[in-house]
Amino acid sequence: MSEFLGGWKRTNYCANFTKADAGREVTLMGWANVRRDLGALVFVQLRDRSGLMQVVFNSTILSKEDFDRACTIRSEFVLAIKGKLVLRTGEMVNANMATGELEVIVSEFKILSKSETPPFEISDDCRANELLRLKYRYLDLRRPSMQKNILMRHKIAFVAREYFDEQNFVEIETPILTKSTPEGARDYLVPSRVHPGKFYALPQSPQLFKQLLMLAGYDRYFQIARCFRDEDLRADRQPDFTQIDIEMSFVEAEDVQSVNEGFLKRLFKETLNVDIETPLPRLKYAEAMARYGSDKPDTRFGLELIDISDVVKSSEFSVFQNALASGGSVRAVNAKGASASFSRKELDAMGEFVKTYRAKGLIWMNDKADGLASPILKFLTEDEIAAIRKATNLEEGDVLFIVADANKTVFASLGALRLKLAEKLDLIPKDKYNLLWVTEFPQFEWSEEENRYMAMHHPFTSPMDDDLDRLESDPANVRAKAYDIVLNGVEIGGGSIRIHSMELQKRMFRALGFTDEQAEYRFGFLTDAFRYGPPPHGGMAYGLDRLAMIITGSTSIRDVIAFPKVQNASCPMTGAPDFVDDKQLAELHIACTEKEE
RNA sequence: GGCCCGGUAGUACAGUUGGUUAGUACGCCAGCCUGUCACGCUGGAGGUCAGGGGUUCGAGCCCCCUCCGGGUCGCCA
Repeated sequence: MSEFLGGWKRTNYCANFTKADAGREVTLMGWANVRRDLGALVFVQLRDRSGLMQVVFNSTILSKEDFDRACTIRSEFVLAIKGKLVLRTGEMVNANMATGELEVIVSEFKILSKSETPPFEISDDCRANELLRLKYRYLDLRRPSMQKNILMRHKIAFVAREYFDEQNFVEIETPILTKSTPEGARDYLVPSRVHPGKFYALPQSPQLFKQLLMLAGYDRYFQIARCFRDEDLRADRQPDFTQIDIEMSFVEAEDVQSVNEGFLKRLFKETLNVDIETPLPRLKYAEAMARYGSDKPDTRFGLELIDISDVVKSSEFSVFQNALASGGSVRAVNAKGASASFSRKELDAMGEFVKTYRAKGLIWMNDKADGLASPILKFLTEDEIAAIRKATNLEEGDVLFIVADANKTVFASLGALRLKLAEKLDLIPKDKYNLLWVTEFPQFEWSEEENRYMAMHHPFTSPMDDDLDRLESDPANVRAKAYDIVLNGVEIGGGSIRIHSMELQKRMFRALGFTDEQAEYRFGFLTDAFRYGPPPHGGMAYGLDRLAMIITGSTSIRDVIAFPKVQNASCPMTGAPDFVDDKQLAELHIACTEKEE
């Protein structure tokens, strides 16, 4: 039978004591972590979110009735204990425990709640599989490492609020039930009961609302905003996620970046005690791609891409010729000193790896002590090999990896290979936080599926001033006033200066293939608003989950989200999504034609 | 939608060429124990080998299908 508090008040958290507190009478409340029953003496580690404290039930101190009751305590029982905090001495000290020099001698206690044996051990040693952990997430969240993650996430959000408030930003909420906008991810839709056949959409981001807040004169806005995208999940992607969203008026890209560098500096100091040098490095998109094969380069290690198109342009090797003839390139990564790290089988496995990224193949040149080994030696002349050596600084002990293909494929495959090599060769320094801005993104991206240009960032992003006259004539070479913030190879945020001219916005819609009527239907409320004095404005948004993932050293954003979803976008704990009553469907004017078993 | 990896007591795993009653550790239950802290000792319970079908005298193991989880490509303005 659960007991009631009966007026007891907790005086302290379990682990918030020092030796100087010895002698105090305390009341602690928490969960029984471990029980060690010695017969006439029972030790329990009491756990709350601060940590552990050993509490002692002694048969010579407690009444027989109380001691017998203490013997029934099991893992995860909820206890309230009163007692005296005392020093442990000599052999009694546990050096492995933060509070190992202290313990509480229990004089009185209540069993506030009993617990069944949990399906897995509540401990950081527990290696239970993630599905089970997520089904019982409330137990998983009791584990110290999860508590640490969730508290760190809170810290990040708190620093954001504090910093942006100091910088005169205003936190404003925007709607969750809003209007579907095309041009982005797939929307989550919510049927309207009052308007048969009509739907709200959950926001992919507060983008248009924050722009309208600028027009409304709020000048500096921020919000810790839930966003929703109905796309497939990844280790760093959930269907509902959180952005730290900001927008500013009367600014250019540098102004937005500078305010955010202040935030990042503060954030890393207060969470990890890491000093970030500002201003942060800037890397133009084109250079990021050329050097790292990625628009979110991990700059903690080398292995940069080397363009050897010119070096091999007169080679008769058909793989090179075909790539160059169709407008592609030949690029290489030199894994210095890695020769001994690769067996023939492993080199071939790398070939399979790049095929994931649509590369037709991977050429390797292994410069071993007994000579250069490569499947393509017979296709190259001595001079060509010498030229490749020179261009890539290929020396004995190195392995060179070459991809010849369309540029997009070369960058994707070598960019990914670069990361894989760094991991295999252990080239990534831990405890290093490389932040940088990637700037001058292309305005447009050609979509094979849609057979038209699409906005790479979003349709409200301003082109660069110098490129405005190419908007219609040469869209492929228009750069945007868009920037991403990248941390250790992860895109943790991005933003842009927005279009604040109605005329330019309309040109943009046309360039994206919208008729004026379509643009009016989808975004009319925005262009209407732009008739009433929009200020120049821009902003950005951070992925709070990704930021928390890196700061806590996690490998998945699920580890920093209290109740995440699994790969098929369901929640193992609640069972969402699930069927609903026919009555509910009828009210929403929905006829369900297809049901899973 | 494609590709790769995985699913065996509550948990983590082992399980030989297809061959007796499917093991080990932790956890759990009971008993003993006044300084444990990975407590110890003694005893015990606990299995739809993910599900279905097939091959075989015989399947945890081989084959096929399905389900579930993870990673990833596509997708994610």
